[in-house]
Amino acid sequence: MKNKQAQINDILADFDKNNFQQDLINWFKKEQRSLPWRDNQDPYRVWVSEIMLQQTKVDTVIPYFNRFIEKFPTPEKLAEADEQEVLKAWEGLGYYSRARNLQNAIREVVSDYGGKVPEEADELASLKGVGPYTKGAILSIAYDKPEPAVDGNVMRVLSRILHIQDDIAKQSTKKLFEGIIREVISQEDPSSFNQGLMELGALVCTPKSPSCMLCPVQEHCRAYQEGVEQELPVKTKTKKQKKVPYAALLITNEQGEVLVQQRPEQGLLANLWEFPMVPMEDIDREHLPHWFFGEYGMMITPGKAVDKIKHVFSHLIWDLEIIPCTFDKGELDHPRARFVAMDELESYPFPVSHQKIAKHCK
DNA sequence: AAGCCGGGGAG
DNA sequence: CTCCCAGGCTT
Repeated sequence: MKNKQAQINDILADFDKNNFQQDLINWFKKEQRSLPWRDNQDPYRVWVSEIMLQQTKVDTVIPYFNRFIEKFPTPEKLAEADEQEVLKAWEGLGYYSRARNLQNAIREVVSDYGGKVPEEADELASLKGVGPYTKGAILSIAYDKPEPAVDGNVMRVLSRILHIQDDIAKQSTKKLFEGIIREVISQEDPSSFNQGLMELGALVCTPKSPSCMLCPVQEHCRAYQEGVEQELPVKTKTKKQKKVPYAALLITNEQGEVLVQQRPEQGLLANLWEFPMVPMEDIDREHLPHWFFGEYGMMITPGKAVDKIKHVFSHLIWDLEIIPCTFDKGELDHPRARFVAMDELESYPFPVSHQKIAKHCK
């Protein structure tokens, strides 16, 4: 192809933009779900919802959103909270860097913008965790600005309506869709337009078997007219995860407290808590006590495994063997580990995998 | 461009 | 099982 704008012009040459906008917006205003973050246009609430909704289903987000807003009703309240408190509110939702970045960004809003979420695209984009999608979502939904908010739904819906066969896994394709949205977005109601595309993707133009008979923009859809809606969007495969074996240790002392530790500040499940994990890919089973003494300064005797847990992440798989251990002697010497009473465990943020392990404590 | 970063539900 | 979900950051 020549250049991007030429491609966009070509795609939109025979597209009935005005009627498409009207059909989409009318449908959205009539059929949209009642969701807590749609109560008003408070940019803080819109922001929190958009972060939570990243790679996460609406039904999963609803209870988290309500609890989060109740606990941190304003930017100021979130800014002054402990990070552990925020992670606890995020516990089980996944992608925990979202929570840390959100608080980081909100603190910047409070200190540098007087607590008011910026309306300027560049200022918004400079905030931690606010990428092209979230920026556009906040600008259009909270501030009624005609900015593209291109997510997976929008790419699926538009690839079908406009019969676009570019690979949506490529970021150049996302740019293409942003360019298209800039051309076709409603200037009068960009909020309903953007949300309408996403709502359509969630309720009608679904990945597997779209409900084309119920679609409000069926007459605008090139893929439907050609009967190829199931073939779109085009997306390259993702490779499968690597398995990593661990022994998760349940170590209790004489007071009945259990040993837990805070994970590193960066990387997987950053700053969440866990039971000590021994990488069994590197450590021979009989050397486990020796390895543990070197790391923690304590002598332990591993018992028999009481359970196995397989936990799947997006890029790897943990094979966890749950092993209760007796604490023989020595003194705990580890910067991020401590003994905690059983009834205090619940105040620490744990990933779901270790919440399952914790059930074996009793 | 590719890898890292969670967890859940649909089919 | 596979896919994917209102993505962003890092390398």
